[in-house]
Amino acid sequence: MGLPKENRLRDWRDFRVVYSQGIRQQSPHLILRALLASKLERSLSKEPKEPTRIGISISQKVSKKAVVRNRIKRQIRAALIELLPVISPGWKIVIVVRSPAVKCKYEHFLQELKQLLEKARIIDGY
RNA sequence: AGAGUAGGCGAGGUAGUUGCAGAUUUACUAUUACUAAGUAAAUCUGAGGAAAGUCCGGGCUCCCGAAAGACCAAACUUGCUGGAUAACUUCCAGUGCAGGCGACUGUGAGGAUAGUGCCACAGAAAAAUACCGCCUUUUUCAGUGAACAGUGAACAGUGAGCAGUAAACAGUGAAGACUGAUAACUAUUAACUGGUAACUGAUAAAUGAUUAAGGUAAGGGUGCAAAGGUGAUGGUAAGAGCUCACCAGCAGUAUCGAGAGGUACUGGCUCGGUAAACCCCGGUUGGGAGCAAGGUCGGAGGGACAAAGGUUGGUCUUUUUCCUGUCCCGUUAUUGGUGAACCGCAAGAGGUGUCUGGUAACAGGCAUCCUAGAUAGAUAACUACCCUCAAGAAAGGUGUAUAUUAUUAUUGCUUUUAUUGAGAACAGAACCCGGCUUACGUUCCGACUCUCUCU
RNA sequence: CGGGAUGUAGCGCAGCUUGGUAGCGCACUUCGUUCGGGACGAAGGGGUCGUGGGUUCAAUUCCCACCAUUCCGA
Repeated sequence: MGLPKENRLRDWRDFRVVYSQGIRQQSPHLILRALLASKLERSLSKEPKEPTRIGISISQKVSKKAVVRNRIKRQIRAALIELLPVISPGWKIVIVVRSPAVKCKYEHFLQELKQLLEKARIIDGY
């Protein structure tokens, strides 16, 4: 399952901005970086239509095998699709995978992502 | 049946749902309009044998202005022969060597007589030396003392005589036998002959130690390795391929082979190992960067003259339509954009089938097919059926052994039926090909070798 | 995509160039010293030299392949 196109973070410039200016939350297996990027644009245009865009970063240190890395990415993406309806718009999010995550299963990712997003107050209703 | 050797096929299939990427078509959005863009729908397509490691070789692109050549340098795991290939550290066929009973496997296979270096410890010595030993000559010393002469035990030979035994023969007896007698045999001995040990006399050589000069490489506990090896009642003062036989190596000749090499004969006897130590020889090679190359892309283009300069690690030669230089002609662009765009980018040393040539690698002909193209980076999840495997169960078939005993139980193999479980291992294209290397679960397919059993 | 470096005792490092004995510091064990501990002194143990092949009489060292870690450039 892939993320819808509008919810993907694809440009390396966005990644750089998120890394340098965004907030940061950690958990044993994942790191969350997020930035409410559209503040300026919203104040100017007053149309907060830009959707939240999410990117996943996983380095070769986690595993040298591309198959393993791709599987983790797919699992995280599937978890994000479940969480997408409750995530508030306008964010740029980068999820970094840490090396112990090789042994995790889908349910772990889902639970951990939920906790991280709550901590960062990105999920609606908190 | 068991144990092996080398190799091949394949990497579950079909259908459906959801999701993602690309291509084509249609519709819509937006726009003055086009291009480009976005959204939706339909159809089609969507990882591998290694896509991996990035260890080689190429294609492709740009830079060093281009092209050709000579010499030198540099680099190269380039190094038996022949062939294949666009090329190769690849492949095929062979040769030698090594391993295996064999099928078969491995092979970094030029030169150690061009030179330099190294060979620890041990050992006399690690590449041509001489410590010991052996031999010759020589200086000095020591004690023993052969031949020869004499004496001469012992021993050997001849052996009168004496003694013992005794055949033929003679006599007696019926006969066994007895008596007599000699040849012969046995023992012993005088004597004679030879002459040993020993003793006496006398002096050289040899012997031992030692001094000096040589000869020798047979032997010496070492060592991975010791000067070709083994044998010789050949040879020598002692020895030595000094000589002979066999074996190994080298050289030459003949012959077979396309060649590496094979075989046979002859010859003189023959200087360790290490070149994955430096090196020598032969061979090959413009250098660099790499699709993040590079292009669209920009100030374009044309002509004439000059012959000074500019080239690949260096020097040099030749050619030039390149650049720089001088002059002339002449074209124009300007909404923005040098990246978050597009092209490169998927028809290729392509795949499949078949025929021909070749032992083979491979080459050629014909037919047919088009089959991923992303860029924070797509292939995943689920369902159904089939197929395969595994497990235990039921029923049937069949073989063997054991127990019991008269056809029963246990057990092996196999078939069918339904049930349950699993379908995995290594692993994901990033410009493209050819190789190499490494990783890899199960099953299947034939080929070959050895051992055992039966016919 | 290209180019390097490293791997040796529990830890940090020598040794490899020029092949033959694996060593240093801390840590560990035992003994001494001290009322006891630390420090100090003495003695001792501990090594598939990353893995697998090859060259060599002999490999931590030379050559090749692989594995892991790590750095640099675009």
